[in-house]
Amino acid sequence: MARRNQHSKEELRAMAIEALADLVEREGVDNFSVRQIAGKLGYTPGMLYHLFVNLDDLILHLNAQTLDALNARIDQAAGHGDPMAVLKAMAFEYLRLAREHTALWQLVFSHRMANQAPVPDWYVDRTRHMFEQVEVQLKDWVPAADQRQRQVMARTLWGSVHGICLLHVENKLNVAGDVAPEAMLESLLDHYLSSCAREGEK
Amino acid sequence: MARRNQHSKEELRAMAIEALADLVEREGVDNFSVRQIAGKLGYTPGMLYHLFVNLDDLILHLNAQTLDALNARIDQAAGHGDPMAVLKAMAFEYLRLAREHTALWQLVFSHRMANQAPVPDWYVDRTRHMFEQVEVQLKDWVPAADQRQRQVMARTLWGSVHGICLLHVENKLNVAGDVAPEAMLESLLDHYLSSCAREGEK
DNA sequence: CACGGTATTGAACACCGTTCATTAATGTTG
DNA sequence: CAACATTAATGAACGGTGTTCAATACCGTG
Repeated sequence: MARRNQHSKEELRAMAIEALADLVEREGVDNFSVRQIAGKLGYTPGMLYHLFVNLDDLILHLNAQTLDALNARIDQAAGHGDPMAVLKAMAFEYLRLAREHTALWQLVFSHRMANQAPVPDWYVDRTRHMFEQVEVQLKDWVPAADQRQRQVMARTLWGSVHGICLLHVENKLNVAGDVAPEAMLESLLDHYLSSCAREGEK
Repeated sequence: MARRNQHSKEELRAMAIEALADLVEREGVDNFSVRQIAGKLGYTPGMLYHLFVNLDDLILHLNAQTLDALNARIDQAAGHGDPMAVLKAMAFEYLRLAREHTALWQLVFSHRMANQAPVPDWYVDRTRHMFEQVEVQLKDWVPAADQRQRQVMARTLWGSVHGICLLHVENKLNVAGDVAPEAMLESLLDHYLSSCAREGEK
């Protein structure tokens, strides 16, 4: 009962991540198990522990993949246009992924490390990337602001964008007449950024 | 082994909610179980199912209690001052609860109904209350805006406040130099609200 | 005191993540 | 080609989970 397949360890890792992604997208954020993942691959549960240190580790790898997709979209949006247009495009890409791959997106932001194991660097790097891209745009938008101020603005803005997308995705907004999340992102960026710019001028 | 205590069903329900609250605050959002809750009360697990339809139901009741505390603070903040000051006070109260009772606050916003059982009305009412209080303030702040616009603004603003508090509480902000969440809330409200007011004037 | 009603039990069920000695297939050597 | 060493994979076990439900032990009433 050994070496039934000719897959390399790296191939198997990729297959396991893909199996988990499939499962999550099909059945929802909290409806998967080690046994189901292994089953999809045609293996027994224990085998997965030769590929990943535990389930958290596997989830982390899938989340990294999702963050890569998110960053790719954001980088693409950064391409051209004035900062306002670029930041809007970025926010809309953020929302688009949250919409089109809701469960994967939720997994990224809802997953908490079970043990208090520290989040690995290669994971933190991917989340930092987003904030940096926002800061780059703010450098153009409010040239008068110093780095510290831009840091506050970038976090404020992106925390806000995140909150809006989150409430939408979790259906926590359908109290008393729903509002399209696009309208909310538009409102946020228009008003927040225009006021920041005005302050920078004076 | 029956009727060992003289507690009414309603008393027992309150005790169970309190036991869960204790457990969550002490051990974290995802570190409790039916058996632990029952143990704290000196009962067996099965007994809890005569008080609540299931664990989700119990959690929902605790969350309602937390939302009541949140609403009480927000109502108190609504007392006096100009809308800008009141909204800032509200946002800071939101953050304060998130800080002081992090686990309870997380439980409110991280809990997803296991079965797709609909969220009961008495729960939705409590979340609506918050948005309504924000809208009331906006009525004073941007009198020119119609109800629809205020609805968008209230959701945009409160979704943003929520996002900022969330990222803080989940420690997702300590990438590259941390920023105090107070500064972020201040930045958000100052800029977003001042721009909204300006647009209302013209 | 006996009875009926009910509050509570405790065992069972089907799952969960994780560990690890054992097994079976491979690659290597004599 | 046979014997051995290596390693991929197993499968059983452990201690946990939420939930159900027949049986039970207690209580107030008649």
